[in-house]
Amino acid sequence: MFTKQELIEFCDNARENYLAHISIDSVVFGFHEGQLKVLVLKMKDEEAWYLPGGFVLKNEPIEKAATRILKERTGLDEIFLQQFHVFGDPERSRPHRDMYKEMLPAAENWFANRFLTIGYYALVDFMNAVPAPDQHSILCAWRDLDDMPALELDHSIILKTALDTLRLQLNYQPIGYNLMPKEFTMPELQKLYETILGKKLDRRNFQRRILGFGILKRSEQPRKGGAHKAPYLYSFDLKNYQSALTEGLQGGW
Amino acid sequence: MFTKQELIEFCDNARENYLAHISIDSVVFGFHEGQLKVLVLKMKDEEAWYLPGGFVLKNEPIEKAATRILKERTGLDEIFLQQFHVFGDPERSRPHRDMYKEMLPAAENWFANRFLTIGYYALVDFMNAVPAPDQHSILCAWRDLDDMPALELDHSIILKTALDTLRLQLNYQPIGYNLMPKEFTMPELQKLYETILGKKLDRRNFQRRILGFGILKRSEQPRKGGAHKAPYLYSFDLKNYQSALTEGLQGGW
DNA sequence: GCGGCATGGTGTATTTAGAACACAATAGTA
DNA sequence: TACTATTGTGTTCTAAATACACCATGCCGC
Repeated sequence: MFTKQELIEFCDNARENYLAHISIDSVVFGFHEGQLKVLVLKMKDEEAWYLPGGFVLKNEPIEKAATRILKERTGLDEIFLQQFHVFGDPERSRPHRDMYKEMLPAAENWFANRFLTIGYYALVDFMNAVPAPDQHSILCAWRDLDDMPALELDHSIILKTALDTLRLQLNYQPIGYNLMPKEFTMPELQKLYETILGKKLDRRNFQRRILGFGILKRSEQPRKGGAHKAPYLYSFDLKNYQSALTEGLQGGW
Repeated sequence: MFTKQELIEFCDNARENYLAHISIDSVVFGFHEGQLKVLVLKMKDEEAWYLPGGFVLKNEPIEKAATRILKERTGLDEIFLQQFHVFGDPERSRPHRDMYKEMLPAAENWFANRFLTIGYYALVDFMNAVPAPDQHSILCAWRDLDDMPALELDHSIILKTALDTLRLQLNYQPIGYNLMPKEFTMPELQKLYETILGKKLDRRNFQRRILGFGILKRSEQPRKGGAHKAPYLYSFDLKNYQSALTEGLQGGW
């Protein structure tokens, strides 16, 4: 919660710099220890959780805005970002619109505005991301997908829509480059797919299919040290990966 | 082109009723005589073609806005509408932003604003649509997809993106209910698919696959009158069609 | 140091879906 | 009545997806 003084400053600043009525909210997926993670923020002074979001500068492309916001939240630059839906119900931000209505008249109150939010989902390297809270929040942290807190506004719907889109995307786009470390083993990559899809896949068939895409390079040296048989290490073949991204993998008709 | 007086009236009205910075542009597909058609508008006093579009009322859900705009342009109510992308480059509407800049200072000039546009595509029944021009245009008409005029702003990109999305959608959603008349023959439906995809399909395999979806009902009576063998008439089984829409058709993993 | 066991690599049958293709039925036409 | 264009239906062939089996490796406990 803002004090009145803080609120006035924030609103003045926002009105001057940001596009009215538009916000961006991002579902940031990470992957660690066999768990799909989502980045969430916790508000100051409230038991309220949000997806990371922000506003669009008056002269900024929306992709840039989404990138900038995530850079601030994660420290990461080269992020896989995908716009997936605009949420445009006039009542979707009602709680925010009413929040400060006693404190500041609507004309000056940035939050009293209706906001459409553009949903992006991001796939990021969990190990290199450094979650950083924003101005409104006290905590920015990863949560397991199957242990999410209740989210404010329509953010739970945004998360669900993002996940549905990601699962669909899996069918015709390669995914993993942004979620896996540089080198990884086949079982590790399989675990990522299983986690996103929420179901087990056959080890051998997975391997054949993913290798069939031609987007993986196998290293000479297997990973040593761990117990059991030493698995091969793989990395993505960037050139083929990129062309698979643009051209798609398979497809119906 | 507006006169100054018209412009002032339009801007006053727009500022009062519409959400700033947001517009909606729709790619309306129809199907007739084996041709995929797209609805376009031609401006008054200019050789300039646009996709149908409009603005969002201050308290209106964006889906409603898209529906309202298309109702005005086509007279149709129950339209299949699908949001597919937001176009948010700050320069995308530059020509409009500069158009009236001599006539009215930016603060009062609605067109001087930057606009994000939410892209929708629509599938409509060609025979029942009655194209009607809007306030700015002199003509609203169907054009063959392969005979499109150059479109203003980024509307050609919007059209291309819509078409790509539609083709992708074809793989996991049934399409046709909104584009075909109540009853139709199998070759007619196949022609629709071929036209959207831009390639020939095998008659027999198409039939098997589409019937396999279980979304068609075959009428008792074949179509009479035409030359050659009388084809069966089909109609969509709405119940199954709807569930196929929500649940998807097939899918990879 | 040797067998147990967990893990990872590779191969092979079986089933299913997709592509290619052939033939029969119908209705108008020469 | 033969011919032709069109539609309906079935069959074969091939590729992909699925299911399952076996071998290799490296640590562990004894």
